[in-house]
Amino acid sequence: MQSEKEFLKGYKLSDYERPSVTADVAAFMISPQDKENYRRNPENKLLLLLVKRGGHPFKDCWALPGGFLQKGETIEQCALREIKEETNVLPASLMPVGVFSEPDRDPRGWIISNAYVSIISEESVRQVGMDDASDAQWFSVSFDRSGNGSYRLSLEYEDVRLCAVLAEEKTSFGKTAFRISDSGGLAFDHAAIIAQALTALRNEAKNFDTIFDFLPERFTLTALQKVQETIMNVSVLPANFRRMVSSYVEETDDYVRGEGHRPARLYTRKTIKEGST
Amino acid sequence: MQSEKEFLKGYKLSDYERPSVTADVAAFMISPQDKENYRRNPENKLLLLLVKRGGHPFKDCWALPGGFLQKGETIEQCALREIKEETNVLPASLMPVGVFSEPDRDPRGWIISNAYVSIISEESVRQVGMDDASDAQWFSVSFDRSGNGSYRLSLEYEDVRLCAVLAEEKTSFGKTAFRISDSGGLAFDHAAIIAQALTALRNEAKNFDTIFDFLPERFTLTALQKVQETIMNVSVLPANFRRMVSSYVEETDDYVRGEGHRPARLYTRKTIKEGST
DNA sequence: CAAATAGTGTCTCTAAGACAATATCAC
DNA sequence: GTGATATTGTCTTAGAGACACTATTTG
Repeated sequence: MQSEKEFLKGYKLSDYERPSVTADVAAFMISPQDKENYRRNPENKLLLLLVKRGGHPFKDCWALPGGFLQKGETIEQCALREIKEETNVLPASLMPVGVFSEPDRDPRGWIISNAYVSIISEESVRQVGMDDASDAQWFSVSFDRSGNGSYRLSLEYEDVRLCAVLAEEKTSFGKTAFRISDSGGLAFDHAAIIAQALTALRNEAKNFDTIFDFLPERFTLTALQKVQETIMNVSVLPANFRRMVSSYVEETDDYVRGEGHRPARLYTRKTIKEGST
Repeated sequence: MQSEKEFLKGYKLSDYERPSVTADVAAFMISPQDKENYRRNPENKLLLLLVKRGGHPFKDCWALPGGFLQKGETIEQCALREIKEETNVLPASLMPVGVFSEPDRDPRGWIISNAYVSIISEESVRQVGMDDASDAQWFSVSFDRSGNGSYRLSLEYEDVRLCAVLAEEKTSFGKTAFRISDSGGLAFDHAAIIAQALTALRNEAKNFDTIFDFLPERFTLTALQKVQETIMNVSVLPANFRRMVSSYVEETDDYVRGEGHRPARLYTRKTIKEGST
């Protein structure tokens, strides 16, 4: 009879072929656009970080930032590390989106991707600055259904415009996945990963545990509302938004002045959640 | 300048060490218990499939069914294959729960686990029969918070009783993970995987895309309600449950008779979902 | 004052919860 | 009839949506 120690001493994992494992991250940011008018509030845009591939395969195509899982780290640590390498910013949050393991999804061989959504605050990006000549750039995102279970994903950065088309696929538990009809020039199956990530982000933006991460510590309620509206592509009346968010925020005594209209009170996120008996 | 084809010809993935990848599945079933009384409806129990490990490590411990990802299959196919091998039943549904990749989670080496929840209907298990001497058995599940962010997971099958203790850990996006305080004799980190799986299942059971998979094609509304109550551990008044589920089901003309009380109409799941303009 | 946003009060409507009442069967 | 579940109807209540109104600032 063999003991567990003896067994492990003689154990070899290498009999089977193993896949390479990567983490790919859809890092989102919300950025205010230029004001149309001195007293008007700025519009927001949802931005997604893409990286221009320097080598084969898909050379010169844009792709999600990501990289191979290294020994000694978890897949979440890998995802955070990759984002840090590209942006110099540590994301506020990370959420798994799915595992993409179609055997032929990568022409280099057997590589499975763990996809994540990550939220980065505009403030933190502005602090470290952004290299305009870098291979990593923030693309503005639009993602809408174009009828008949078909979706159109558009990504734009300066004069680069990527436009992918995806088909909706129902899976169990009422969830949906996406099949690529036209990759729009995105590398690998990243168009499908982005679609999945956006769907997950929109679902999460409904509840108030997610949207704070786009903003700095202190924010106005209107700014918070615009974040939610930008992500979900729906609008709420300000009065109703304020009522809904009221239990998640705390007043400060400070205001934002000098905007050409009534100053807005700054709020912070309420740390202690109600409902615990 | 190298073309992509030339590049791929000379490309080798084997420079980096790669992890082994497994799929582990928390397969749930709901089974009616013996009636207390000839005219009373049976109580339900939530059951989880566990497998007794035949070899090291964790020899003779109980573990989730699972196995290594094989070349040419997706991780979902791997999960379904493993369940099929243990139960002879193809699950009705499969939902990702998370990726467990702590470097030291498996004493055999670098092995990361993709966890899934799967629902198996009691009917399908009854049809193929169940080998009582098999190494795979259905354990009844209870999972409750024992105050102070601590959870107790109890699994029972005949005279086997596994009792794990877990601590809640908040992650971003308002999600929770679990850290094992006491594995209760379960193999690897499977206590944490089961806790995560149960949390995901309970969350999903709220909406009516999930619970039908526990039942046969035709079912009574009371049976459907009991399924939801068994999973979520809360009760609803029958009148209100019927109203809530009414748009998801369709009447048949058949009834269940001979139960010592008023016959219950059989329903089927409504296939065409409302709300599409 | 004009233009714009900030913020409050309140009516309505809908969906969930509570509860009462009736229907139907096996024994 | 008795004991049990099946099924329907309706009152109440909490929360989201709509809308009207007031408050406050800069140019």
